[in-house]
Amino acid sequence: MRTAPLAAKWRKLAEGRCEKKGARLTPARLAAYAEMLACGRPLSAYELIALLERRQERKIAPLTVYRQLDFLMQAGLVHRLQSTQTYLPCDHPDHAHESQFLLCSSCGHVDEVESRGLETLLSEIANEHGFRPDNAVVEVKGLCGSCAGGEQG
Amino acid sequence: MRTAPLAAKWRKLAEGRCEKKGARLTPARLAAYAEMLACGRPLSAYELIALLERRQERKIAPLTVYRQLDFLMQAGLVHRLQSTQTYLPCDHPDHAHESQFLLCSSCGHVDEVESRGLETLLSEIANEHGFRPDNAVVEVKGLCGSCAGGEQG
DNA sequence: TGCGAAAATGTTATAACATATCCTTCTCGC
DNA sequence: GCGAGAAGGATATGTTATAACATTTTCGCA
Repeated sequence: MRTAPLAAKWRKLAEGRCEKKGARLTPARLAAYAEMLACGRPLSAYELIALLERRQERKIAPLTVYRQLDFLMQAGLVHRLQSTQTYLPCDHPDHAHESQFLLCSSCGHVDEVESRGLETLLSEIANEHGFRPDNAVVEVKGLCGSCAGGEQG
Repeated sequence: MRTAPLAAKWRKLAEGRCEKKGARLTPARLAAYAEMLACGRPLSAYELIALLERRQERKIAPLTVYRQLDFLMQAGLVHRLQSTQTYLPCDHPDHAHESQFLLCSSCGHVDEVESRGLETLLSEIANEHGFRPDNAVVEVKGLCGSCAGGEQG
């Protein structure tokens, strides 16, 4: 299967993750992952379909790609951005974690950050309300350094 | 126009908000707001359409309701939950604020909370990354007190 | 009161995102 | 190779959201 270039680092990561879970990293799944990494920005499911169709020179049904995305998310290799309904390869995939995202409204760049302090604070807030948290969506919109640079205010 | 019952408190709030902005609180907009308050849980846009159609005994186009939702969100009377693509009347509408949400996966209840500490921390995190934040989506999934009660772990 | 501008609403169509159902193919242990 | 279960494919449909354009309502103002 024709696949986007994929650095050994990411391939090994994906293989390791899947092996640990007894999950099968098939060529189609790897191809989807490689395409997302090659793109370098969040993709909608339908953008990913288009890229894969171009690369593989054939039609791909939405469901196929949604299944691949689900698989990659289960494996912790991909995140879904709720506020834009797009998907992004995980940028800190060397350990299990919750992530937070900084989304630039201007250039579309997304920075994946990680803050134990924030996770702790969210837990405390939940506890104060008698709520047992499972997972938290944290997505901050604004301007990234490059896009904000030069402006004031 | 036939409208869901609407406590004076909410009506006055909505009128005040709109007056302050020079925005027109039309019967249709008020009807949408009243319907959401009467329902007591987050609604998808299409659920809201169905409720309004039933109440008013006529067809309503999606765009009509989306426009009303946009208006109510601009006015700070309604929030959109990004992670479920639903809409919820604001529960602390007496002042401008960012909100955070606790969504119960079991019963669907949503608790709107407010934490200055969290907002501050998010700003700090953004600053550390040279990011200028505009607004933050914070939605925590888990179990509310009632649904978690009685279980352990 | 009637006119014009701007806001709001209505109509129709379509785009974008996601899942259901059912069937075929592939993989892997035996 | 054979059977069980996972993965993938085909077709259809459900759900969420917007585009383009016409009509109606509101409201200041002469």
